This record gives sequence, structure tokens and C-alpha cells, in this order.
Amino acid sequence: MSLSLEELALKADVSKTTVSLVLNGKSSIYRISKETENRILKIAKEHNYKPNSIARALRLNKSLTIGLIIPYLNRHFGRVAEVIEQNARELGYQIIIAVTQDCLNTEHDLIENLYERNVDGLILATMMNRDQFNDLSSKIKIPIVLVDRRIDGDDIAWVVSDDEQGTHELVSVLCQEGVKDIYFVGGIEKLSTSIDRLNGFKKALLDKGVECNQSKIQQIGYAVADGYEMTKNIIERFSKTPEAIFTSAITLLEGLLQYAKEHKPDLFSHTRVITYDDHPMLDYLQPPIFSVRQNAEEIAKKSFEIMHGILEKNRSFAQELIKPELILR
Amino acid sequence: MSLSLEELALKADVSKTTVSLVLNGKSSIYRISKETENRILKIAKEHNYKPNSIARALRLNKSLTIGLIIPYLNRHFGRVAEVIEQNARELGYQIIIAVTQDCLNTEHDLIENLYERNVDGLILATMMNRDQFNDLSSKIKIPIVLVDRRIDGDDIAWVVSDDEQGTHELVSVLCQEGVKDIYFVGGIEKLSTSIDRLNGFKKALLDKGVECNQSKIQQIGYAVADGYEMTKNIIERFSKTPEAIFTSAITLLEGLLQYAKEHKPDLFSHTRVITYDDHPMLDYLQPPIFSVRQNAEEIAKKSFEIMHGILEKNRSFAQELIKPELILR
DNA sequence: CTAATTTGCTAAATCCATTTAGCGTTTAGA
DNA sequence: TCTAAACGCTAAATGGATTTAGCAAATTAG
Repeated sequence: MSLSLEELALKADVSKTTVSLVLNGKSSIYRISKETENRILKIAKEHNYKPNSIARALRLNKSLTIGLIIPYLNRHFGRVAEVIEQNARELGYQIIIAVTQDCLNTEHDLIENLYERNVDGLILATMMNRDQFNDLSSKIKIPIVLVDRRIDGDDIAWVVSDDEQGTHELVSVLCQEGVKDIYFVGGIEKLSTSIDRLNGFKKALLDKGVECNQSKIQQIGYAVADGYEMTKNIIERFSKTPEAIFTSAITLLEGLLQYAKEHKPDLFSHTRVITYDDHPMLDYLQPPIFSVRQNAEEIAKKSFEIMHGILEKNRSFAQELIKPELILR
Repeated sequence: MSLSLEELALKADVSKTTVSLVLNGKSSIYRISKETENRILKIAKEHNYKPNSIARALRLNKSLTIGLIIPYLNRHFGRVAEVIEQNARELGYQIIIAVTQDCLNTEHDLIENLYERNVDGLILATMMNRDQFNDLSSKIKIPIVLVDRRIDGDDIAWVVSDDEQGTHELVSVLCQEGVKDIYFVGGIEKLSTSIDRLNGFKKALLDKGVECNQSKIQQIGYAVADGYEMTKNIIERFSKTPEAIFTSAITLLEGLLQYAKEHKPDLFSHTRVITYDDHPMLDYLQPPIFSVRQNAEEIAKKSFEIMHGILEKNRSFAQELIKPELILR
């Protein structure tokens, strides 16, 4: 381990240029004799030579490293990160992970930081809006692929769940059953996940001719505490118990469950609860909670695929909507 | 962004040596005049100069990068990774994550890979035994800190939950209540987590004078399917329904729940279930499942602290047992 | 038998920051 | 006035791989 080109050259009794050329498959271009080539290859193999990646990165201005910036390493993003890492590894890339905790300033710092650390590209679950993203793009000269949260724009690469479709389908299930009084427990308002899920929600109601009442829509944030708060608002603000509540993320469902446990143990006897995001534990809750499972594996796979296409195959940006799966229990 | 030392030197009308010395705080040692120093600092600030990290890494043989190798990015390890990343970032380090899926060969490959990619240290949730670890240590000349799974040895750095103590306390709760017929659903047998949890389990029974029957101990692996299998074995092999089952990881509990749902819906009316690892959703399961919550945050914090101590403060290895928390519902 | 071409390989530049050894100039001391 | 010390700064080497331009020797062509 950790032999340098120069040491190898010494052993093979040639210059390091020759060694480098041979190991980079340029023997024929530079007319290195078969004999010399084989000798070098043999010695390199014997000593298990691996080029120093730092020196290589300096020379080639290519670190084979991708930055992955996500809000948390929770179940969903953990799985996304895991699959991105595996895909990346197979193609020789490493993943540097950083978490923003859904803080925009942190996100900016992290982007700058990773950029300065010479990552070749960034995969981003961003909080930025279009203007902020454009500002960034003009400064940063590496490819960016958005994951999980998209920004509109013809030249922006992203891979996200089809949140609108997923929510539409899920909420429609209740609508089919005649449920009309449904509350929306939402996340961070300006994010595409929130916008798309709300659109799907409204659309499902409209399909049944029900106009969505603005007072039934809450959007605070994606934290468990936010879910608790919004549930509290819904239960306490209205005298009538709601027919149904849709939580637009698993964390918000957790908040709802927590509130229910503490203050409204009979919630489920009057109210149907459905949620975006799935979780295996939902299988064991009573009553059953319908959900939409995002295909984290596919999201991860596609997002790295696009990044790799841009970096090595001269492809340009691409956009992918990944179909989520309805889980009716 | 991305100005080089040389360009800066040009603007300041000095040599790049001078710029480097000033920016590295060595002005006084090399007697750079205050005037020159300020001029350089001003220009550097104006242009937001950041040294090229790759060049720096090459010269200093220090990449400010730590490799983190874990089996999965699940809830527990996701949280550990998240907190390690935050702690690392504050001290200028980056985290490269790689997942083994609990495959020893993958682990070896990853270690070699990250080592060749010049990480400054490795934080490892390892599957290796002592001999394999020693072999590795002799080849690898960077510090290693084990996390979550330890290997005995006076010179090995690790941070793990006090699995024995945690299990002992949890199982004792049932023992106090007079429960004696408890089954152990375990993970990968040779890992310290399994060994320690089994020891704690046996100890709790012994406290009450109950010798642990070997037939009540199952150890297949940590996957959900393993939990399913072991539960199946327990339920199907014995005619008498067990008084209690202890699952030694949340995934194993999931497997148990799955089996119960499919084949034994009345399991909980006869059998108490307790588990290592906690999960917020457990709050909403009926009947309540007692658990042991590992302090992932503390584990993460300490493990990076030890790594940082070795790398920058000339400290040697250290070992930390982190107290888990009993959660009785 | 000389000139042109091919063969086989290498010196040196490059990427960028850090660091050692040391070069002129000015000031202080005798 | 002359030497020694202090001052202020820089050239060049270093880390390791890649790549361009090109040198000498061997071969072929004329």
C-alpha cells in the first residue's frame, strides 16, 4: 500500500512518465513496448499500486467526490443517501454528506464549503427558491442535481416524488368514501413538496366538487412539534371533530399521534387519519393509517444517474418524477 | 471564489510565500511588516480567498476528511452519522459515509478504499473480530475509532452503548414482576452488541435465580426477516405461549410484529414484549412495549471527540460506555 | 550510404499551497 | 567607520500524478 509512481518507476527501471502512461492505458499511443508494459503492469500489481487520489485530484481538477446536502438523515433521507452512496461507489465516486436541519443559512454555508472542498457535483435537497438558486448557479461551476424538492426551471436537474399525484390518489380514496371534511397538515409552505402535496389534496376534493376551505389548511413546518401544533390547532379551534386529517409527512403524523395520545385519546374513533410517507410501524397501529410510500431507492438511483451523466457522459440536465406507491391498510 | 495564492500575490505585489505566511499567521515569525500583512489580509478578504483544499491536502498530507463506515443509514446510524457530521464540520472536518450492509467483505473493501482516498481517520461500526482488526491496524496508518460495536483490547478506541447494563435493567423490570419464561431474540452472534445484550439478559435472570435455558436463545441476525424467523421459531417450536420475548434490536421487533400480525394476532394478550432500541412509534402501539433507548447523540459526539483528540491533540485511544435510557410505557 | 521515418522512452511543466534556507538592506553597536 | 545583528521578504523545493514536447537510437527508404 501507498507506493508512489516514482518508487514504482525505480523498481521497473523506467521513468515515472512511462509508468503513468502504461497504467493509464496509453501504452500504444506512446509506443511503449509490450515488454516494458508487461513488466510495469506486473510490478504495479505486485505492489498493489493505487495512485494517490489527492495528487490525482489536484492535477486533473476532479476529486471523484459528490456532495450530498440534505435536511436530516432520517428514515427517508437516510435511505436515499444509502442508495446514492452505493450507486456512486460502483462508479468510483465518494459521497460527502452534510445536513442542514432545514436551515437555509446552513445550506448556503454547506454548499460553499463543499464547493471549496472541490466536490465534482452537488446533490441537494434544497430550501432555496428560484432566485436564490440562480444566484448560486452563477457562482458555482459544478453540476447540481436537486433531489426530493424541485425548483421550476427548464435548465434545472431534479428528481422528486410525484407528490401531487401521490397525494391526489391517497386523498381521493377518502373522497370516494364520501369523506369531505378533510384537514391538511402541511410542512414548509414554499417548498415544492408542500406546494405539490397541497395541490394534489385540493384536486382530490375538487374532483368531488368540494371547494377546499382555507381554514382547513395548516402549514407550519416538517418537525414533529409542528405536527403536534397543527393537530392541536385543528382539534381545539373547531368544535366539530374533523372527519379526516391528512398529514403531509411522517414526522407530522408523529406529532399528531403525540397530541392525540396526550389530549385526544378518542381521536381515531371519529377521525380518519392518512399520511404522506410510509413507515413499517404503521402496519401495527390501530386503526390502520393509509399512506403514500415514496420510492427512495428510485429517487436515489436516478439522481446519481443524472449527476453521473452530466459529469462523464456529457449529458445535460434531466428531470424525473418518481411514482410513489399507495398503501391501503 | 477560487483565486489562487499566486494571483493574490500578484495583486498584493509580493511573493506567494509572503501571502502564505501571512494567511497562516506566521507574519511575526517571519517578520512580515504590519503594513504588508494588513494589505495582504485586506486583499484576501476582498477576494474571499480560500486555499485550494486539494493542494493543501497534498502538501500537508492531511485531508481534513474522516471516513464513516456503518452497516446502514437506518434510524440509529442515521442519527449517529448526522451528529458526527455536525461535530466534525464545526472543527473543519468532512465526513465521507459508506454503508456495508453488514457484509464483512464490503467492509474490508470500503476501509481499503477510504484509506487509499486519504481520509485522516476512520470511524467504524465493524464486523471484524480481534484478529481481523489487528491485521488491519498493522496495514493502516491512520487512527480508527470503533463505534457501536467494540472489540476487546487495551489499545483499541471505541464508543458503544452500555448494552449489557441496558439489557440487564430492561429485562430486570420483567423479572421483578415475576416473569421467568423470557425468550431472547438476538442478532449477529459474534458482535459485541449481541454478546453484551445476551450477558445482560442472562444476568437479569440469574439475579432472580433463574438459569437461562439455551433453547430460549435465538441468534440469527439483525434484519427484519431474521426477527420474523426467530419469532416464528419461538411460537411454533413450543406448545406453551411464552411469557415474554426480548428482541435485541428494533428491526427484530419489526419482524416480530410482522409475524404476530400474520400468524399470531393474539400474541400480546399472553406475551409481554420488550426490546432493545427505542422508536417514537412505540408510544402508540398497544400494548406498550418497554424499550431501551441508545443515546445516539452522545455516542456520535464522543466518537468524533476521540478521533479529533487523536488527530489534533496528540491524545491516544480512549474507550467510552454510553448509558442508555430505560423507557417504560 | 545518407536521409527520412519510426520506435521507445523521458525531461520538464503543471496543478496549488506550504516551508526551509537564505539574500539584500537597514539599523545598532563599538 | 566598520561590523554584527535585525529586518523584510523571496526563490526554490516539496507533495504525487498527468501530459506535452521532444530526444536518441533503430529501422526503412531512396
